[in-house]
Amino acid sequence: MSNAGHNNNALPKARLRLWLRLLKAQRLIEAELREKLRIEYGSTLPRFDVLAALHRAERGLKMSELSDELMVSNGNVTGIVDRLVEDGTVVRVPVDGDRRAMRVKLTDEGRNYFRKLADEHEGWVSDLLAMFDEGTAEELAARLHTIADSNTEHEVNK
Amino acid sequence: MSNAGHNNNALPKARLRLWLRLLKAQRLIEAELREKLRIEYGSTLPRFDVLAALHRAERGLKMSELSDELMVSNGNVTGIVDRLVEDGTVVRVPVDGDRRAMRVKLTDEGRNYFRKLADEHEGWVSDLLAMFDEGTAEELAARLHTIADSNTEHEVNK
DNA sequence: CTTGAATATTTTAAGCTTGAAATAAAATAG
DNA sequence: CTATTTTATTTCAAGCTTAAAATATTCAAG
Repeated sequence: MSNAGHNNNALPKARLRLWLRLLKAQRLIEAELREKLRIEYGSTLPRFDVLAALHRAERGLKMSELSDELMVSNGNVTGIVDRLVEDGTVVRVPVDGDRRAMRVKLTDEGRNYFRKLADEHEGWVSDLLAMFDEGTAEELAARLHTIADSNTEHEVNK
Repeated sequence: MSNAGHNNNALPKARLRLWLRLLKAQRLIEAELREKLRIEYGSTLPRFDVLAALHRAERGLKMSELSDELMVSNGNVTGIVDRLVEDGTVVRVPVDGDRRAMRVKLTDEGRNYFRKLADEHEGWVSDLLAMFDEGTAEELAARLHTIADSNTEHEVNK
């Protein structure tokens, strides 16, 4: 090394530690949410995620939009939506002008059901992240956003 | 509201946004790592995680220690270890003094295999988190650590 | 000792997830 | 128009994951 700075192989290790922490935090939170959903509502996280995406999208979402939004495979969404249709919380409606596509929408029942769920969910998350005040939470969120931002090729399928 | 401060229902929402960002970042990174492991090594993330845990533990780990460490269920570890045993990367050895328990250890082959893998893996992670310098990565890791720290009941089974 | 509770692991059934192959329809070229 | 390619979705096989039940062994009283 000819320059004055030290040879920093500590940098990749620090990033690796960050990834491991991120993963651990995610698993912890997910395990708690999964348990509450299961015990208190007999539901699951994947179903909640689909309902949440549909609730954000006023006019419903096509299957492919859903899988993009949730970053899961196409085939995966098919199965989850199948089960939600059985429950009566969502419906598949044909997209006119394109007989290949389906638009998935919340039913009125599904919308009411989800509203209650989402309210509770927000509380659970807030409790799990109770150590962060508003400013800190926003700052961390912004920093994490740069990860998705800098790695733009996030295709799950194909 | 009689006090001077504003009624902060923005706090749970900020925490919820943080959770959604955390989840998105985690999925993005995991998808990238999964693809590299699959294409370049014909392996999977769960297998990598088990090998990594065993590599950190000089004397091997009992099945229950493995599932605690990885925060996954007991039965889950059984299946992954079964497949690693088939590959010849790990072995189950009886724990003497307790005929119920098994200690899982890397084979020499498994250790060599994992060393290559871990090296690459560190590089992949470092690339995905390239937007963070060492100090930032450490600071974020420390903050994320407080999540696990404040939510100590992290039993997966039972 | 023996009985009963606790612990370590595996098995099971159901659901989740992926990547690839199969279908079907739409868009593009010749 | 017709053939080819692309797009939207489903199906499929394999593996992952969970929660609960089943096994097997150890521990703790009595």
